[in-house]
Amino acid sequence: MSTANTPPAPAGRKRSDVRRNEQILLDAAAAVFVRAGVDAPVREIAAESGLGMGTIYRHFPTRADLVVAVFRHQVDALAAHAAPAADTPYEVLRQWVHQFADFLVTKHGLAEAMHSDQAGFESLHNEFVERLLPVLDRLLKASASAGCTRADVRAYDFMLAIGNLCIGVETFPDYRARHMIDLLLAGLARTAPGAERQ
Amino acid sequence: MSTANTPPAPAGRKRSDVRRNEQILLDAAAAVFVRAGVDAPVREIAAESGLGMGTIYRHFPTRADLVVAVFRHQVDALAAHAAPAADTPYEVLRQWVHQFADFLVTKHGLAEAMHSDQAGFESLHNEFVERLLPVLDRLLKASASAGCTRADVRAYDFMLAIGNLCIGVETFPDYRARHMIDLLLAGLARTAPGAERQ
DNA sequence: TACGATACGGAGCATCGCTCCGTTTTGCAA
DNA sequence: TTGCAAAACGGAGCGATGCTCCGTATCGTA
Repeated sequence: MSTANTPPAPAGRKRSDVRRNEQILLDAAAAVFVRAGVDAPVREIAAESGLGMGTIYRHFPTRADLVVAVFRHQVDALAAHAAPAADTPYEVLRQWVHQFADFLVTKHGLAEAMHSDQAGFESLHNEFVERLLPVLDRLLKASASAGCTRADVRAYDFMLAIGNLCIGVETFPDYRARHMIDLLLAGLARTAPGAERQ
Repeated sequence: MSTANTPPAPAGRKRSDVRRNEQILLDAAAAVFVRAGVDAPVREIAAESGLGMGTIYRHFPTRADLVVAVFRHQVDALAAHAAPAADTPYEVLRQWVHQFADFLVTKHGLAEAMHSDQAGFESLHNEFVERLLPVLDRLLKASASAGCTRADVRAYDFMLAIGNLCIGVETFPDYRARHMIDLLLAGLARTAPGAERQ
């Protein structure tokens, strides 16, 4: 639905400057995002790239689209998820979740942006949901089927929760997102038949 | 440290218009926050109140300070927390956490603002930490002492986590923050001596 | 009632995301 | 090689927002 450029006639027919500039923009944006976070002003990316604002917005209709494009490869890697060697489905799930969290935390402001209500940022949210939700859903179901974890947790809720827990790691240095994610994972694990929380 | 107005000479010595306008501003802001969320432009609050921008900023140096002032009463209520009749310390904790979450969710955008990295919004974060952290810490320790919950979770992390989990309830209607908070609480409950997660 | 201290009001500044349109570049065809 | 139309570029400019500044109005006291 989103990218309809690959099917008809591959990227070759685009004007050479277009192709060149797109790469320049992606590189510049990546550099700026590392330096100043994903909230960096578009003007700064324009300056870094040496191109004009108009060019940026012709290539990426919205700032969020640029963010999506820059991180596409890493999202792909998470989505691909060559199932690692782990003992239990729960452990597989746990490792993937931490990879996801690491990804979000590493990119300054990505977690915040993903849940932003700012207009235009739905595309970022959608990208994550479309690409990663199926993977997480599969891992969750596998773990639940194996009896490792509860089956009453929706992948969508869980994914947003993980993302949310990553918010603020940079703003509040004392906040340990990792611990809280582990806590959430612990809550997911099927508890022994204790009496509490019916 | 924050409010040094009550100790020396109570509010009586302020000019009458100052007192009147402060109340007008608080009422107007409260109305606007309900209608348009805590992200509403300051100009809108000025319009609602019939006062000028300058007046707002003289009373509340920053938008965040206005937000803090508007919700002070409700934060006080949470901080007071007349311990309810509940069976276990864990249940007491659980109820308080849900009250806190309800508070955040009810005020449009409050959770987001609380973790915003926007300049000036630290005061909001600080207000929450100063007022509510002691309460939560007490509840956590009580529950842990009673053997209901793990003792290795810091109140600060937990509070930010709860707040974070509330983010997005309005932007993403399908997201069930309540469930995820319950999941976090479940993770807090002392798990039976199973082998997983050493 | 007069006057100094205090508070008010809103135009204005800087910073955003994003648009619009005159100018430049590109690639095909004569 | 050169002409030319389609396509892409660039950056001034728009509207919105948080916040400041200072001339003007108000308050309370002598």
